[in-house]
Formats: sequence, structure tokens, C-alpha cells
Amino acid sequence: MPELAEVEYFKRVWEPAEGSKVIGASANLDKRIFRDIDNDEFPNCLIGTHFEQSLRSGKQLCFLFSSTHWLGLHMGMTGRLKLSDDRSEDFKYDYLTLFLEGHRRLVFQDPRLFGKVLYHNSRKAPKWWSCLPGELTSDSFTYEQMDAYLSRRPKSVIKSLLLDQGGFPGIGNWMADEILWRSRIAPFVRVGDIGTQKRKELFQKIKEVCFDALAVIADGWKRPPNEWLFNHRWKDKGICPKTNKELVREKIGGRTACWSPTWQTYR
DNA sequence: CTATTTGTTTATCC
DNA sequence: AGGATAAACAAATA
Repeated sequence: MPELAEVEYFKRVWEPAEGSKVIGASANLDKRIFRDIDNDEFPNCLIGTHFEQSLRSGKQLCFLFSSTHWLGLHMGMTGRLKLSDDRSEDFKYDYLTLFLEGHRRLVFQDPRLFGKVLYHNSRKAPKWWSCLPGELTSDSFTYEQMDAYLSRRPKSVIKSLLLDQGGFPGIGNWMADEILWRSRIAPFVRVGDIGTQKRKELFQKIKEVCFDALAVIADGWKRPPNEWLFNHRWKDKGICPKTNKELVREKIGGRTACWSPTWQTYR
């Protein structure tokens, strides 16, 4: 589930514990989420450090401990972060726990294990953190950049391309459907068939959906308004808020796309 | 029992 | 070489 705004939400779950000292650590290292951990000392190497900074880029999270300990977390499909206290009882799927002074715990849980834990100890930021593409919400993501990216992939199906983290970091399945719905583009359209005017609209809607998602979900995980596609897309016989006609769900590029055929008429 | 899942990586084909 | 596509990953849920 976690896309841009959900990941930002999880970042803010841990953030209030910044400044705390780590006094214990436990990890189920046989779980798949630790497949890229190559440091034999992990997670004990974090004991004694101070939790300093919470960072996010696209769907990637990075937490910095005592200036040199970089902990990367990716939520995969079912990952979530908790800030637990002594009264918390549900430990199922808690595969990484950092015990803090003051009886609090930083917890990463991930039932489906598609998530990933990364760790690096050095003054300099590791490559998995420093080499990520710029944020879609930043001014550095320009129409020209997007246009060039699309032009290199004329044969791609637009829905699939929007899920490409190299070009559109943070976008996931629901955001991609929301963007195409707001742009009135059918999900199976080939990128080369999208003209300049429509590309400009697409660019605006990408920005809009990113900002909307952050405002609603990253900030307290509020329920999105019914004017979005969001609240209708998972329901059987869901109704398009624009046309009051039934939405359609179909597999495109291996993922379920939800769209409104009478509204998304750009083919 | 079968089908499905809001993500990424890898293999394979073009 | 680089892009397009499908399968694999794991486990819960319907």
C-alpha cells in the first residue's frame, strides 16, 4: 500500500522520537526484509546511538543515528512503522525493534515481507540514499524533464510508466489511477500517443495529486474526499464521481487499474 | 481451494 | 544497449 503520502505519514510516526538514545535492538534477521544487510553487527551496532533525523525520498525512508548510522527502510506492500510504548501488546510482524530511553520503541512491521531494511555506517551518505531521483513536489521536477522522460519511452503504456520509480518517485497504483482519472487519460494509452497539451495537463495533475495526497494522508491519514477517485476505486461496482457511471477494473501491466471509460476519453 | 493484493527486482525477449 | 513484459517474492484475506 504505502505510496508517497503513506510513507511520509510513517516517517512522521517515528519523527517525534528524535533525540532519544537507542538502548536496545532486536531483529528477525532470517526474514526476507533483511536480505541486503551485510553488516554482522546489525542491529546491535545501533545500540548507544542517538536518533537524529528522519528523511524520505519517494517511497524510500532513511533514519540517521549519531551522524554515521544510516538506516534505510522501504515499506514494500505491507510495511508500517509504529512508535510503541510499554503498554503495546501486538508484536506480530514486528521484525525490527529499536528500544529507546523513556520506554518507547521504534518498530518496523511487515507481514508480507516485500519491504527492505538497509544499513550503512559512515560519515558520507550511502549510495542507496544519495542516488535517488528528485521529489515530484520539488521545483526541480519540471515539465521539460517529464516530457524528455516520456519521449524516451513512446511505446510504454502510460499507467505502467507512472509506476516507474526512476521517473515518478513515490507514485504507486492508487496515485497513478488518480492522476490518469484527473487527466482524463485512459490507462492503456501509449505514451507516444499523448500530445503536448495532454502532457502539460498530465504534468499538472501529477503535481496536484502529490500535494493533495500529502495534505490529506501524510497529515494524520485523514479520509480523502469523495470527489477523488480514491474512495471509489476498490469497491465493486464503484461509481465515477464525475459521470455517475460504473468504474471499470482491469489488469494493465500486471497491476489492477481502475478507470472511468466515459470520463477518460483520451485514447 | 482459488484468486487477489496500493511494490520492487530479476529474467527474458525484443 | 536499453526498453518492454512477465514472473517471482510471501502471506494474509475474501
